[in-house]
This record gives sequence, C-alpha cells and structure tokens, in this order.
Amino acid sequence: MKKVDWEKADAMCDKLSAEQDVLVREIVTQISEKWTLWTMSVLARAGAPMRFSRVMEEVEGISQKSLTKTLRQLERGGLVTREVFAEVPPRVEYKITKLGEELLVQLHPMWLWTVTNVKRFEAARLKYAGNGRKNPWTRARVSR
Amino acid sequence: MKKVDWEKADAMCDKLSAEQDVLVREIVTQISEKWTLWTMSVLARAGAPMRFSRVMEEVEGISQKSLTKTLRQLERGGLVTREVFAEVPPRVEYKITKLGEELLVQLHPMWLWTVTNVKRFEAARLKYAGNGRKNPWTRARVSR
DNA sequence: CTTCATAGTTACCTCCAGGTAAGTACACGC
DNA sequence: GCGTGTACTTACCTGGAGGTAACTATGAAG
Repeated sequence: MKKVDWEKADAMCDKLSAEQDVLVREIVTQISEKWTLWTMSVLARAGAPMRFSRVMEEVEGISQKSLTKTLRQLERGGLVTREVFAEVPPRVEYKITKLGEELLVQLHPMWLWTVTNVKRFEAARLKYAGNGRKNPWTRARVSR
Repeated sequence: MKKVDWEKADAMCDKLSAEQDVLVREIVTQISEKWTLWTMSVLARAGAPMRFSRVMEEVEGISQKSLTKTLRQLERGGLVTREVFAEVPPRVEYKITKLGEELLVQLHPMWLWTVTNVKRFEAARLKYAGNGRKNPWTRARVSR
C-alpha cells in the first residue's frame, strides 16, 4: 500500500509563512462548505460563462443568498471569475478559472476512491452497529 | 492540463444505490469536520495504538467532548479501531485502520497541491482586493 | 402606472457544531 | 476517607451557517 510521506509534508509546512498557513486553512475550510464544490463543478462542466440565474437552476436547492456568498468567496479565492455587463436587466457571468479546474482535478481521485470503496464503508457500519458500546469503567473489574 | 472525466463520474454515481449515495455524502461531510483529519493524521503518524489522553495531547486545542465525538464517528466509519481494556483506571486504545490510511493517501496529493500553489491563491486575493465590487445595477446605464 | 426580469442585499429565524465546566465510576496509595 | 488518574457523559451557552421572504434599482413593454 502507498503511504503518506509525513516528513516531506512537515518540511513543506515549515516553508509556509504564517499568512500562507492561514490561507491554506481558509481554502480547505471553504471547499468544505455546503455548496462550494457543487457550484464549482457546475461551472466546470459548463466550461463556458454562466449567468447567476443559470447557475442557480443547476445547483438545485441553493438559495440566492447562499449562491451569492459562495460565488463571492470563489471569486475572492481566484477559483471563478465574475464579469458584470452594464445592461438592464443586469447580466453577470461567472466562469471557472484554471486554478479552479485544477483544484477539482486534485479532488477527483479521492472522490473516485470513495465511490469505488463504498462497500468497505458499508461493511464497517454494519460491524459497528453490532458492537455493544459501553463506557470503559462499566466493565472495569481487573486492576492493573 | 489534466481534466476531470465528468461522464465517467456520472456513470459511477448512477451505479450507487440510494443508501450508498447517502453514505458517500456522510463520509465527505465527516472528513470535512473540524478535527477529523487532524485526529486521523495523528493516529496515522503514530502507526501504533494510542490512548485517548495521548491523542488529546497531540491534537492541540481539541476538547474532550469533541475528541470523543470525532473518534466515535471515525470508529463507526471503520477508519479507526477502538479497544477497551478492563483496567482501573480505564485504558482505551485507538488505532488507524487500513481504510483510514488509504483515505489519507487519497487526500494527500490535493493537500500537497494546495501548499505548493499558495502563491497563486495569494495573488488572486490581492487582485480581488483591488476591485471595486458594486451591485450590477449601480452602473447599469446602457440598455440591451 | 404597473409588471417583468435580473442580481443582489437585508432582516429575521432556526439549527447545530463545538466550547466550558462539572459530574460519574472505580481501585489504589497515602 | 480523600485525592489521583482515566475516559468518558451531560447540561449549558455561544457563534455562525444557512434558510425564507421581502425589498432595491433600472428600463422596456403593455
């Protein structure tokens, strides 16, 4: 089995400035928010600029407020671009950036792995359900 | 640049049962929780069983309550094992599973990529800060 | 004068993650 | 009989994510 090279990981972390460290955490935090990945993948699949209302149709269930917030954060992080057209009614187009697409490419293997290994997770669940899970001291009868 | 094969991804999703679909979401949700990855990586680095209190020392800042919850979820998902020893005071040992280690291996490339590309994110932030960001209709003067 | 379409913003509310602090059970050493 | 060590559980509290619904600006069409 492949292993994680923790030494190398640590070495890379040490090279980061305090601000960069914060930035990495922010990025990770952001992509773990409710609608972020879904929104990005919608934009990535389209490949072309999309209007706000169009994105909202594709990301089923999202509210205007959340979509605005999500897109703003993605723009701020350089993962999507936002272009405003001076028209009435307003037209605003969003498009995924190269950086954004690359991020998705990085994420994809792990998503794939998860899906292909669902059965192992299912098995673990079943096994867990069978355990009687008690506090340790409820069976503490033997001393050290 | 590498691209994501959306067709294949969709095809894989279609093969999942409704329960499996829920499960995948749960897994992803769980690993995006505050302490999950940190806790897992501590266990993975150790490679050996660790007591509750020892884990708590390594995962700086976590509360007892959160550690308990995190470990329970990891156990339920089959990512760590939990072994209770019938002693007083109690001894409980946690250890990462093969499944858990594999998950970390999947995640690592993306983490590495993020760290090596911080500068691009920094640049995006700076650029964003420079934009005057207004409502679209504040400059809507030209009709379509 | 009203309606429509678009892309927001804002006020208000609810839910839940997660923190703090105290309690619990047990045997041992003093 | 009191403190100590361990692995929890429980009650209480706070902040923030995210939902709903109403409001905003603008020009064209009716």
